[in-house]
Amino acid sequence: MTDALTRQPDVDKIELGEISDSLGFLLRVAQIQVFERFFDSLGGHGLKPGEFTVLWVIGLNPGLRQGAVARILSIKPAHMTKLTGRLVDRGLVSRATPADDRRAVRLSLSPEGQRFVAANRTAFIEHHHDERNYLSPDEIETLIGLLKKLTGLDTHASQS
Amino acid sequence: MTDALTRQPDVDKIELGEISDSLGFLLRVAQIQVFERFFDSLGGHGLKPGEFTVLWVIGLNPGLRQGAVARILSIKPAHMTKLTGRLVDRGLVSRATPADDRRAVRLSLSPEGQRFVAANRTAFIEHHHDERNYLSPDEIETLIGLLKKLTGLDTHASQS
DNA sequence: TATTGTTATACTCTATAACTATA
DNA sequence: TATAGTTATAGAGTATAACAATA
Repeated sequence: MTDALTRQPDVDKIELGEISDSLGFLLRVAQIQVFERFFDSLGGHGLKPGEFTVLWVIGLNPGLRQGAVARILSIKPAHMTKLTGRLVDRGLVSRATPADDRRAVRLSLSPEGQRFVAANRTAFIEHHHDERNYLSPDEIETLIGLLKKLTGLDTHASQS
Repeated sequence: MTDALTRQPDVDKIELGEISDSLGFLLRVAQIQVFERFFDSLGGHGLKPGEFTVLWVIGLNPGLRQGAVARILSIKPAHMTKLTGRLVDRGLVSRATPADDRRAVRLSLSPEGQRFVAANRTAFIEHHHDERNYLSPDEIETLIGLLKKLTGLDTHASQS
């Protein structure tokens, strides 16, 4: 990392053209960067963003069905089974079979899971506040608002 | 898909809380949705968004080093080798070893690759214009501008 | 018959380390 | 010694399909 300009001139000369106006491309790059910072703060615990998100949703909705978690987080059922298994193995989540529908699996946080979520809440929710942040607080607010609108999550939130 | 409200009541009752203000979470959901639409329009060709992005960058920067493409797109070198191999196998990309540095691999589009990119340019760049779009053109412009700023890509663009 | 979740398979992508051939 | 790519391995995540248990 001596001098990027003389060592890797190609990178700075790359022409991206219209692709840098592509929503898909920008979302991909932004997500990679934001997740990178997330790993720096939470990564020591060996938990992936997706796994923490599942913990979070379960924490807010104790006893939620596994399939419901999978649907709202766009996780495939087959993968959800493995992901849940990992969280159970780590002692963060517990499974239960309800009497009214014994096909279902209801998930809730173990005491350790609750402690974990509480302890890392700030790192997860506000991991966009750091030195590499090019946006002002107002701009971040606007960005978050637009993303919620884009994804339709503002509708979800306002009706709950 | 008979009646979501009576069939899957859980989904609409799920409490997301502060997580819906998390930039990382919103970026993840937004990316999944946007890529889903991309697949609908381009998916028939069996090409992944990442692969098309590589084609696009190579098309705009013929003879670019494989490592440079990997760096700017945050693709790991090991994976880049396989990804390039796939594109070469499909006849879309050609590799060349420059005489001045025989360790390097320079990439360019084959005639077929050029045709492919040209034919699917619109679907890729503007795949956010469809019926599921909750944002106005102005809002999309703002969103794209903020994402470029967030990722630092506006700096890249303005200096090229 | 339809639904919930699991198992199995295959492939994409990430993460690392060891390796080659060049420089 | 360092760099550009490759190979190999392991795990995460996606995509499907087949399956068991239950409704």
